[in-house]
Amino acid sequence: MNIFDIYLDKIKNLIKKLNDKGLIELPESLKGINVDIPPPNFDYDISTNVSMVLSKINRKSPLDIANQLIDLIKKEDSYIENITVAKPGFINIKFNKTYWNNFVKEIHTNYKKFGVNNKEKKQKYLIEFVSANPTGPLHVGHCRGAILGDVISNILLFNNHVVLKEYYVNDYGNQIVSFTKSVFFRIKEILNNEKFPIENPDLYPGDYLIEIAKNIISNNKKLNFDKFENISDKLTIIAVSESLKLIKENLKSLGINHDNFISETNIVNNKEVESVISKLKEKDFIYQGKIEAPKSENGKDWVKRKQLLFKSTNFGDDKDRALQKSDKSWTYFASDVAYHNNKLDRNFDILINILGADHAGYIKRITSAVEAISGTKNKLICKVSQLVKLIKDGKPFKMSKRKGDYITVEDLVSEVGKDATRFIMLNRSSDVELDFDFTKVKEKSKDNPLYYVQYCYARISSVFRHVNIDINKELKFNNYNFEYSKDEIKILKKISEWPKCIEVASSKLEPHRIPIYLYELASDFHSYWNMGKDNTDKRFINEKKIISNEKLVFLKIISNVIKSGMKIVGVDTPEKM
RNA sequence: GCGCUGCUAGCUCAACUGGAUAGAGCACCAGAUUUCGAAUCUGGGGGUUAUAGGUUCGACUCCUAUGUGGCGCACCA
Repeated sequence: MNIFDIYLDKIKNLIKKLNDKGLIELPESLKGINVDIPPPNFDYDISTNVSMVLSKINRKSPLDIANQLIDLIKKEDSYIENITVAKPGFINIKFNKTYWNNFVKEIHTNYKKFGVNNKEKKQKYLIEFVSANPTGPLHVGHCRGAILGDVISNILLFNNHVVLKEYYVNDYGNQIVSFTKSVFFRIKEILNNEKFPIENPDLYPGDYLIEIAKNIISNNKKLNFDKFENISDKLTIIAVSESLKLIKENLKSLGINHDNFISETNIVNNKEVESVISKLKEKDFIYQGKIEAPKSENGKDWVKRKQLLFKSTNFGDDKDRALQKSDKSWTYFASDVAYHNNKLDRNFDILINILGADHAGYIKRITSAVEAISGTKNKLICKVSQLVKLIKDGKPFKMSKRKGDYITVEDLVSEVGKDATRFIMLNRSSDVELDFDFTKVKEKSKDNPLYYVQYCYARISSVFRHVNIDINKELKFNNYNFEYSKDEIKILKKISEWPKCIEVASSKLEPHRIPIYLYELASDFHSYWNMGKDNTDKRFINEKKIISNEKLVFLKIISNVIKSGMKIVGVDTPEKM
């Protein structure tokens, strides 16, 4: 039930009819025509720009065309109370009482489907997000991408798509070797009192390694930890799984569950890299060659080598990319190409990757590779989440990985809570750096949009409590013949925008639109609520402690939208705060 | 040097994929609580949307150039 789409179709059909009769000319595409909300100072419900789009090809002024159309539009539609033409050529429409009653009836009885986008073709999505190195618990930097990916999944699921949430475990390569060594030294420290070589910059100094080491010792009493070389393979597997345990706990505390964890080592061991490379070779995207040094390197330490390269320049990348190191082992890129080949083999319609800002430069080459393998453009969509600037007591808070002093997800969630973390992290476009102010996020006041929205739901709940009706039960009405006031229609109009909000959030993968919408809806509601102070007629419950059906349904549909929005964002809607 | 990304009120940000007089919150000023919960609301001041061009009926939105901030530019992952 998207009123904007319904009227867009009506208008398009009308002008097509007129075109068949030879009364007007149509442009090649009707894409430019849209139906929107008029600015608030106009007392109308929807508006359209048709006449502006048709103006040029018909060589008439938009105003003339608009005047030609309005009578025809009105004649075909019994819900229009008033239709007029405004300045440049907009057509404004105001609906009558019957219209709004039908609207309320529809979204009240079918509230579960309200907002769901039925126009989109149902697709199979694979969304990869977080994929942090399994070398320790998650820190704040991982948080934003994690929440972004989770909420994008929720939106897609809300629209009835099939979604698989996947975590790629980078358990192959040098970082894992360093990590395993660090765990090894911690074990030696505990068992033999050998001091951990803290001065070695390649090792991971964090205290969590001690916990991991302790767990490994107590769970693997039979293992001999004397020589690193003898147990490195075994230890790697154990250490990575310990670290994944921590990561999964962190994700759980944020309310995030991945459907699938996939291991890089498995991909390499299954020879998937070799097979994807031979596939690309057949298509002539691979060659032996040399790449130029990057400008920033001064050319000093740069050695030109002949190596296996992928022709990503064919797809608009600035240079071709290396697949193999000089010791013949695979680069990260090579195994990632294999991983994406693996994704493609599983027959998804669309792949989505959520990346951190520091990986933005990587997008071109991996989308190139996916295009080369699949032969289709835009099969892989990469979404970048920008940095989070931490602020504590008004001052920026720096994290240092070397010192091992950084804020973990655990710290964050225990301090500000899951809901506030999710809501605030989403309250901005992911293209923009985000200030995350600890002191403000903890504050339960108007500074904090989460509580503002939750408070709206709590207020509605309190009305239901007062009249002894369970807010979670469905209300039954047959007679929808209510007289809504101007202020109520303002809120109904806001509610009518909900499907549009979902549609944009979904098509642009911009979940931040949802918290922003909910905030606006809550704002309209709070404003309406306060009118009851001056004017007792506007209170939901009258002096006789009775609430009219009209107001009951009205409250119910607001609470339904807030609830379903908050569910997508992944936060609670408490009935009392 | 190259690439990606941002630049909107004093501050933090919106603006429905090109629409009408660019909107909120914070801060500032002035008001509203015998309440259906003040974790709220009402009103006020505050803008050449970084700058200069271009595209068109119409630009915060698209294009070009410049300035400026962030991130990236490996055989790392």
